[in-house]
Amino acid sequence: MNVRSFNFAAYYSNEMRPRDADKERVIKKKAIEMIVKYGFDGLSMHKLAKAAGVSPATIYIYFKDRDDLIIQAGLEEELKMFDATLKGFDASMSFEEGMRVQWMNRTHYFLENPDQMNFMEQLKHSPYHHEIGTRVESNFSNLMSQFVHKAIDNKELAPLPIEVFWAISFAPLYQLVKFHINKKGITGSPYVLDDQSIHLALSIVLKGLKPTVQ
Amino acid sequence: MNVRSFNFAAYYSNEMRPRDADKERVIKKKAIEMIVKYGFDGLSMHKLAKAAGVSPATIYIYFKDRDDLIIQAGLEEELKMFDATLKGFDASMSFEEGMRVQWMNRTHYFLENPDQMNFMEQLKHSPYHHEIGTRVESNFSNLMSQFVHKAIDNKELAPLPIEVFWAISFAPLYQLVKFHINKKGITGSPYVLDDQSIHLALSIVLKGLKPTVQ
DNA sequence: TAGTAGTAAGTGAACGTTCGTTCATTTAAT
DNA sequence: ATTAAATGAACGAACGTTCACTTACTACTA
Repeated sequence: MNVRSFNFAAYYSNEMRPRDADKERVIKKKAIEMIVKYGFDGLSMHKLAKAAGVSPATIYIYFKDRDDLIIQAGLEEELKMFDATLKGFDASMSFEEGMRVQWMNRTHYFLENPDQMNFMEQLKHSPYHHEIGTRVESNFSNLMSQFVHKAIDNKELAPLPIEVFWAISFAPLYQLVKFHINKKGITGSPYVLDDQSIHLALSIVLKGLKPTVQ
Repeated sequence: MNVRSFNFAAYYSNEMRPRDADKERVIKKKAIEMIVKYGFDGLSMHKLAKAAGVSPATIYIYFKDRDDLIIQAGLEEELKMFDATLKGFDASMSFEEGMRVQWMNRTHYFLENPDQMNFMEQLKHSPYHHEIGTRVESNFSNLMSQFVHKAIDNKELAPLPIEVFWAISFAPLYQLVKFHINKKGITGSPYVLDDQSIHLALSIVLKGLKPTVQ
């Protein structure tokens, strides 16, 4: 019996033992911790079961198989990340204000959830990337498209393909946070990200993106 | 018998059968292909041996163990990448010219070697990252430091920490190439990187980095 | 209210497979 | 003759997954 043959009729007539709501959460969380610490190689179902305090068989009540577990964890984290990113954001904001909100939201979320970020980055660069792909992103990228096109129309932003915009706007932020999480800069020396650097980087990005006055 | 107990005395007196110079190359290459296609999970020594056309035991003549193989492959690719990046580059170049050379070198190398780039990106976001770390980078980052500090002194570049410089200068390029290699942009729609986008992105980055005239 | 039937949650042990690695031996060089 | 390269078979361990079974919860009966 697994998640795909869940008996909804029985569930709604209350004729079954309910699931422990915490178990799925704990399993996903421990899986992420193991992947971050030891890589995808290091995620074994036996070890995960032990870490989560359940039987190996229990994991298969909540997830179809190992791949499903990884993908479900990825989808959930992606959703959480988008939520955090868009807190207080509105596509109708001025370009500069909207950018500032998103930079700060992302920065704080990543710094407070380094395991989650690390996991997502591993996922993004693995063959699982294709599986997760565009299931969640549509809402998000629609909102971003709106925001970008409005900014271009208002001459707050130079006209450019959305991918170029994205790469220039957010890739530097991700890179800085990665330096911080790895505790190492390019030279290999210790690195700690501070607010000043974040603001400096953002202002440089904004300057680059501002349309040239004719 | 493995690489660590290699008999140099016997070797230089020509009393031993020489290694097949191609084998190590083929093993590394196939390993990279497997990792890119199936992730670190998907790299098994049996399958790798079959793919490389050798016995599993042969791999252990050239590499201490699986981790050593992965790390050696990573180190070699890192070296190759730096070589390609610095072709025609000189720390004494003007800032703009130096940046342009590096952008073009990197772009072309990545586009011509997508497997290698993908492998390095997986490595960078895995626990192996720490193992490779700063063994190769010192030459490279010294050169970059020179280049950056000279540019700041010459007022070609706004003063900023080297990590902020790096993040703004090169993270966007990496992101654009990743979109291209994945054949998908942010929206999930097909994406092909063209020269125009590369030049546009570089010019925006350079504009952002230029010091504000007082 | 106490007891029972019915359901799925939850489990530990076991399954067959595949893993990374090694060993005993053969092959191909000098 | 000497050396290491190269191998196929074999090792124990660990893998992902399943099975037979027990536990705990709910609904219903009386």
